[in-house]
Amino acid sequence: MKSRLTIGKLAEAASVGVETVRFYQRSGLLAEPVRPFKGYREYSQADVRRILFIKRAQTLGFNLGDITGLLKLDGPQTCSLTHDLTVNKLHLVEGKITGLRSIRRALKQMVRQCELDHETGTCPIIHALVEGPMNPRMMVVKKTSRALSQR
Amino acid sequence: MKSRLTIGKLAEAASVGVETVRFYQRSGLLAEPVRPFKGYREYSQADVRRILFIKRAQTLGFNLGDITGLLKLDGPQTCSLTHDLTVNKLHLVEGKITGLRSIRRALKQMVRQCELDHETGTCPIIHALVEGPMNPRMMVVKKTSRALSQR
DNA sequence: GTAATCTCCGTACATGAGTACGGAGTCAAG
DNA sequence: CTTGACTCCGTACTCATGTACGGAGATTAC
Repeated sequence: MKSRLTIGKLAEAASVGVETVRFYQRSGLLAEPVRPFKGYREYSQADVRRILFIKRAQTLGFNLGDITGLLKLDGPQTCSLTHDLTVNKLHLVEGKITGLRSIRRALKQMVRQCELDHETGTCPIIHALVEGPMNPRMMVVKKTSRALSQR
Repeated sequence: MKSRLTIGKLAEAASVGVETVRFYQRSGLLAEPVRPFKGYREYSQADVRRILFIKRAQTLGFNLGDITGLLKLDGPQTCSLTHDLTVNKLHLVEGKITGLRSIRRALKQMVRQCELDHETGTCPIIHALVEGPMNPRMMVVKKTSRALSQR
């Protein structure tokens, strides 16, 4: 059951536009597929999964450069390189989780406050974020991520 | 010690460019400050914190529209509106955390695999993400977030 | 067999988030 | 009081991430 897909079917299966698939190809996120027939591209289920991965990772705050990096981790390759890249990404992700947790805490507090006490004060979110743990770290993370995506 | 800042000092304190501050003002993320002297803008430490908040939230995957929403939660206002907005944001954040955790799990697995076994197979990340829990949810989240940022 | 649909391609347009430019006024240090 | 840094403003440019367009050929459905 290894279905062969045209670009249109692939796009539909992954809930993106045909143009997006072509764009990902131009950008190197998707390998140029075989074209066994009149120049028409032919895809597999693996390509569907790859696009789903890209879209999902995007909603988590990775840009296409980051995602290129993540995707490079797939497949067999020099282990130490993989290891280093992975550890880097891991730190990035840990940082994001921590940050989101601190936002979540603040939001929950807002909700409770709102439900108990119908006088509202000022928001704990800004404090949670700006003065929370690992405050200066996050600023650098973006740079790091950019630097990583360069190459 | 409530220091008054020029736009340049503010920008420096928040590690952004002067143009970015002006841009945030145009975009309504920062209120138009007082201009007590020859039309020169004058800022406070609160503005520094606000910009730091914006930059931090961005690294966590919120766009400026989302952040406008988050910032609206600050200060006193109609409680039921605040409550609904907050609960919405909370769900968004929960989803992001879940997604990031599943990436983290996969990354950790990569690292272990890499350290133990020097033959590398294929990457668990794509599977973790595409077949992980709440797979279809994330796709919608972005839409929701956009819809929210519209107003 | 013809009309609708799909694919090809390159190029152009759109949107979000800044960044840079350029000329004019202002301020602060030497 | 001049020189260099800072500020003002509007406009234009950049970069990332797609989207849309338009004409030509291929395929599929009726």
